[in-house]
Amino acid sequence: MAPARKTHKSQPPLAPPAPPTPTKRARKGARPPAPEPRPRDADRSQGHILEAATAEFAAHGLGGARVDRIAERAGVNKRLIYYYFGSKEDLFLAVLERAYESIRGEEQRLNLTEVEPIEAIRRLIAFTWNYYLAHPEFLTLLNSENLHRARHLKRSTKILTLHSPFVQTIADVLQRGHKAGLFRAGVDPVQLYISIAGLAYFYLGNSHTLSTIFARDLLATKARVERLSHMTDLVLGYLVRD
Amino acid sequence: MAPARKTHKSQPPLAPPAPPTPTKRARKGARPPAPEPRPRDADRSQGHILEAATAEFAAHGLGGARVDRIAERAGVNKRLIYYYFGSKEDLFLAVLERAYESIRGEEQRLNLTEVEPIEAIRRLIAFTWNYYLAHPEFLTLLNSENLHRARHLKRSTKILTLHSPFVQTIADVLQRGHKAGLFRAGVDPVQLYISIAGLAYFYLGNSHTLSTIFARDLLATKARVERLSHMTDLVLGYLVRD
Amino acid sequence: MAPARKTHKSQPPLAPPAPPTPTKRARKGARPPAPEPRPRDADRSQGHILEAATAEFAAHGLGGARVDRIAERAGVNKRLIYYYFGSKEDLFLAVLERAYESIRGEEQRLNLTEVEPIEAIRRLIAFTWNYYLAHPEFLTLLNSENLHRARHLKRSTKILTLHSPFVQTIADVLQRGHKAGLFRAGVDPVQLYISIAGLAYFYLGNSHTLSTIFARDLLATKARVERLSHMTDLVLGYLVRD
Amino acid sequence: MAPARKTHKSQPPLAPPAPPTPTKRARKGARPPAPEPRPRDADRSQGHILEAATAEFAAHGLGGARVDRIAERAGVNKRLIYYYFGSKEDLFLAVLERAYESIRGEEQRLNLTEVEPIEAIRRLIAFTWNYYLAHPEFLTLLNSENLHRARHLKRSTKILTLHSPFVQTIADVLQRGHKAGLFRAGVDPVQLYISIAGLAYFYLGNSHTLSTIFARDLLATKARVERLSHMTDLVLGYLVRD
DNA sequence: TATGAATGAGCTTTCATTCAT
DNA sequence: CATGAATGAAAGCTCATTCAT
Repeated sequence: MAPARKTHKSQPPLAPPAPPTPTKRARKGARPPAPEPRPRDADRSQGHILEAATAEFAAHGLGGARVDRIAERAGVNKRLIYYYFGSKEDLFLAVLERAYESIRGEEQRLNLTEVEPIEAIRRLIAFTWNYYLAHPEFLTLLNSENLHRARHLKRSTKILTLHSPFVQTIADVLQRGHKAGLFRAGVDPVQLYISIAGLAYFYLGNSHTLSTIFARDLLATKARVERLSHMTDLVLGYLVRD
Repeated sequence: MAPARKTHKSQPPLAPPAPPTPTKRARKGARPPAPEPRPRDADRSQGHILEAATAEFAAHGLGGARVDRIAERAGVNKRLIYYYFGSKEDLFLAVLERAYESIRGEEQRLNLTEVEPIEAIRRLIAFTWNYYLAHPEFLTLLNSENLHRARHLKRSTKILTLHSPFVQTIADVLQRGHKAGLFRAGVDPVQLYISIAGLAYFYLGNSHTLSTIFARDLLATKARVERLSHMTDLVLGYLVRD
Repeated sequence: MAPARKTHKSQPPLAPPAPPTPTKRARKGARPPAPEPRPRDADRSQGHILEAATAEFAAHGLGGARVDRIAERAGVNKRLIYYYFGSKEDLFLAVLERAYESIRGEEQRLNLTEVEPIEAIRRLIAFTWNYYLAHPEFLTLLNSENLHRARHLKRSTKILTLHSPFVQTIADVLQRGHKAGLFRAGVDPVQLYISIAGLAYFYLGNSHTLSTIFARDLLATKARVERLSHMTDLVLGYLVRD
Repeated sequence: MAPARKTHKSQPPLAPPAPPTPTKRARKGARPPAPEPRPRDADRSQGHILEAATAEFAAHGLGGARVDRIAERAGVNKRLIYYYFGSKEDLFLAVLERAYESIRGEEQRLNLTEVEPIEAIRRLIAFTWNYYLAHPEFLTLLNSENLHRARHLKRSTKILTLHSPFVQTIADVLQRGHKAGLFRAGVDPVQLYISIAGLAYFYLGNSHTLSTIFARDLLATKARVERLSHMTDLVLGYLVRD
């Protein structure tokens, strides 16, 4: 009734984002007489909005993002965005939460607790690197949120429950490594994760300015390979006791 | 006539703009012996504007920054900003350049080439960490500029000349360290610098979101001390050959 | 097919709208013995809507009222309001008519024709005062309608039939009073009623501004008692011949 | 610099609104070479805005008023309204204050303290009646403000100082009348003024609905004359002791 | 009878920028 | 060197109303 500030009920958290149900265009082939993708599909509309909003916020930041453009990209009426998300800021939070859910979800599927410690660290570094490469929007979203001093995230409830198992996983790897006489003692999992993320984040997130000031294309294939290798050396060089 | 319409492209900031073609008031007859035109008010105003703009851009990003607020903070008329800097974007570039000049300038004063290699690396890490701590605006400015894909910086000429000696300095340290049998071989100075910066940058620049998701105050005194120590261990653990 | 498109002109409120031509669901085959279609929910819904609308229009005026809020307060779907009343403006008229019916109805129950003239006038004044006190929404509704130059009321048919007996009653009282040598001659019942109403209406309807500009709480108990007494003195002082 | 919420410095309070200086159109005849009505006249713009806003608020209420229309009527850019008045609500307050200043100013010029008591009361009644007749917008503005529970007026500082001398004047008349053995004792000036105002206010402010429900044109010349006479009889009939 | 989804038009407000002196 | 007045374009958001079931 009242313009619902409802929680967007779409995706089950942590579950991989349901592959977008094939669009009209996608199965234009032999269409059964079926009731067909109703334009009045709340979940679908919300999904489109989130998708479009993610792109827009990533490209322009919170301040620079335009609700008009989001509506256009999502193929919905602008009003609908407010109907479902209440305000631009609330939409931004929804986008953030979805982004975190996505990365933490994929990380969980790395099964770090089930592989040998050194390999686990390698995997984590490589995954982080590749995820940032494949999802540059994630970096920009975080930047925006930090510019706003985590104002939105602080209102989120689901964000905490998302991270404590993740930290637990890393702690487990470190402990196993230490017990096996491989890793140095007393490494804080949060500290280590921040380092791994930072090594990738700064390089990729600031590649434009860095490439400019150092007059060198940091995103060239060779440079990328070297960077991953450098990061791995750095972290393992620190972690592994010989 | 308003002060000669600028090209809207960047003009050397800080250098006084070419004196506007004499105004009506200025050319009424023969000019008197000149009462020593209020000395250097121009420079003062420009300084205030840059100061205020830095704060504003850092606090709100390029898109969120308000020319009105900059004028207010600087204590000058809004029109003056346009008089000196041409446009909001040009002002942003001026701010960026000043920020880079500042950090690179201080770095130069570390005299890294004159101290023993390991100590030089320690100093560089500590300096980077402390500079970012003391100048959080620097991080935000870089984020903004990267959001805009270094659009402004790419137009800058002075930026390149600022960085090549800096890279040279690090290369020199690494080489001396290697020759002394201390450091591993084949370390790329740019790669290493990016790692050092990244370790500090991500932690500090994203402290709001990180503190939120990990439910832990990353800026507490103890946490800060630990971080610097962790960073140093990490880098030297990698660099130093035993 | 949506429920037959209404003319958008007023329809008798409270009377159930002509049952919409049977819907798809309704005509699937032979209708079963009819499970006694939820008895009079329609009336209940309409009542709730009118109630809610009265409060909303009174609180915010016609322009400031929100159909959303009315639906929420009434606990019905917004669409239902349109189903029953056609438009916001038609709903407003329905509210107005109900309000007039209410006050005129209560007045009628005063039995002014059956009491002694002076007492009748006293009763009318006291009733008017108390009714306005108990029904502040009535005042606001009238204000709104006058702002709109009685645009809605002019379309109403039932409004005239409501008032002519009322005027008749007052005329009767005045005549009896005059015949009894109590009241002055030639008093216009409409004129007198407007005066009585005006004395109460202005005081109560404008109590907020009046209390503010005269720095005095006009709604305090004592003030209210004094006002009623003052009004009575005023009217009888004028009416009664000694 | 910052969008000034400055006090609108235009009219000297209580002085009659300076007759709008003839517009360009008005004297298109023989125009002297003069410096001409500069379009950049802050006071003039503010005056136009207030004028236009008064009309718009009176016609549509606060909620129904459109800033767009005000700008159009005032012949200024919409943005200028915000530049000078900050917000629609602040503009509304400015309009209200001006309206009160106007009526209280004219009342003061009645010199009620200098005429014989009965004549003073007659004058006050006639003035009130005629002012409301000539300024129907005043009634509507008050209605609007009461709908909003005097929210704006309560923020006003100048409103109190405007009314205390006015009450003083009426008190003086009543006292003189009583001392002269003309008026009854113990009449509260505020109470009396509210009655006088109410008698006129309700009749004129609600003339649309009243004319409709009583099927009679209350604004016809004859009706108006009768009303003023009725009001005077009513008040003096109460006040005067014989 | 009833409802959730959706929208076009328009609202107040903001902003970078320019005009005139 | 400096400024108050002014603006066009667009932003976020709201609203009465309609669609589809």
